[in-house]
Amino acid sequence: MTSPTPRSPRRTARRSDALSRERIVETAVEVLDAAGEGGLTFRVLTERLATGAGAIYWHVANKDELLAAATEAVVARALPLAPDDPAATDSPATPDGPDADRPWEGVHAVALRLFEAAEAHPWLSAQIAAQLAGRPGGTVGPRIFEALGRHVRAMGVPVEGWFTAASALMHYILGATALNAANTAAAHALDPGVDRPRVLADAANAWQGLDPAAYSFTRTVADQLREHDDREQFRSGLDLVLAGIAAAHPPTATA
Amino acid sequence: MTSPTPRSPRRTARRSDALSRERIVETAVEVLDAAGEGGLTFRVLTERLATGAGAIYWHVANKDELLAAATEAVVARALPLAPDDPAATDSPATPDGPDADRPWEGVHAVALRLFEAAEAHPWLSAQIAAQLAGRPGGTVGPRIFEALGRHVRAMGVPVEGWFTAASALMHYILGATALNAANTAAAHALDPGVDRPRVLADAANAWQGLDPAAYSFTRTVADQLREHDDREQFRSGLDLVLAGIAAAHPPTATA
DNA sequence: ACCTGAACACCGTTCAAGT
DNA sequence: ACCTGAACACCGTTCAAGT
Repeated sequence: MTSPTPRSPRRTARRSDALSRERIVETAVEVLDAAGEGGLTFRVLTERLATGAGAIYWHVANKDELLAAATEAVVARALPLAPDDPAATDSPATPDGPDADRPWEGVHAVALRLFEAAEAHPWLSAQIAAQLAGRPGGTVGPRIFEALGRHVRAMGVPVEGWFTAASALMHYILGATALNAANTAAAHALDPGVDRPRVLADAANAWQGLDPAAYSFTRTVADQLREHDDREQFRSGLDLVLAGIAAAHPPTATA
Repeated sequence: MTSPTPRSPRRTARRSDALSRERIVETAVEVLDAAGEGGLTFRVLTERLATGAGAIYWHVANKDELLAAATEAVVARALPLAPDDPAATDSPATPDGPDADRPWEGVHAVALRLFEAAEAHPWLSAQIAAQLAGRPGGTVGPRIFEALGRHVRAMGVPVEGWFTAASALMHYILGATALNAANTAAAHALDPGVDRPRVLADAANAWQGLDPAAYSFTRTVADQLREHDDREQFRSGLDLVLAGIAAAHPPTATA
């Protein structure tokens, strides 16, 4: 830091201060975490990396590709994909062995990893959605789908139901994380002082102030909104989807 | 159009060519539909409205507020909220009367309205998510929640389960519409020539080209991806969630 | 009260020029 | 092959000035 070392192109192939696509993407993730998508600009990137704009464009085509790479990096970290053995029913995410007895736990593990990734990286959910929509060749869609699907398979859902079940899970998880994580983070960005309970209290109060004639249902559950726990709620909703999948595919007499 | 009429401030209070917040929001929706969020700029707005930038800022605080207003306008149109009668169980969206026999149909009607709105306005889902996350005082959250919740109530779910059930439905619907609608639209924006079957075929081919060791599940359902119908898939997933809600709250002997 | 339009600070991206 | 940094076109927003 104090004295810039002169370029010595020999030695190991990897130098920590050399510019590389990997280092750019890592820095982009840091900036996104701290300042959101709006805060990620090529100017702050050139400052943090101590280069010119052109240097970044040498490694990355444009901002869209940079956002895609950042998203893929974070999702890949959250959902490492071990080689698959279709015959095995155990989930590597639950260390307590095969989930034959409680086949839903594998889905819960995957979902929670995504939930926590979205909590740590508030920009993630929106980027995943953008990725799935606009990038046919992207790897984040298949990665999430595969991670969920393996457990759907382990649940004993027949093949014809795989796509529907895995899609429904993915849709629920994406919708839930998009709202939940962005929720906390947005409040935080506006005013770092406010915490989650305060945000919920404000929202609940707003619900209670709604027109009774038009919003009787919403007013009734205002207290449930105030007191709910995000993660617990996420799990409960996930269980509803899983219960629906199980109900749609009752176990046959194969066992 | 040909000759600009001179200002005559008398007559009716409403003149079709006068600038107003309503007219600005309407124009914003048109621009968003045609060019997406990136295409909505104050420059194209000033051109379409034949004014200066300052005139727009007189009626609207900033771009965020304009996006919020556009979102609220579209959602309000998709989900008009009649005064609520908590005792009634019929859904105004299904003209064939009360849904006591098939209590899910009300949810389906609401969900389909949102699905279609998201199809017609590809920018909508992302904006709804942003709205729910960042705008505590906004009306779109309560509106969607109330529309869904009334039918949850009609399904016979006990009060303690209302918040969880309505939330799960909202999360699924938002996740599904976000992916589905943006999907078609993004492909359309890139190349207006490609249609939905072509996009699906490309995606399915990409899935089939994945590494067999890591993506066996995803590869297996590639054909289901290719042949699925968006709307039918959306309904099937919704039915899974509804089945889960029903399973979690089996009807008691109250009837 | 409502509108005009020039001006400001900032953004993503390009590109001739360097090493 | 990789990097520099000035330049370009464009963006959201402001504001003194008009009516």
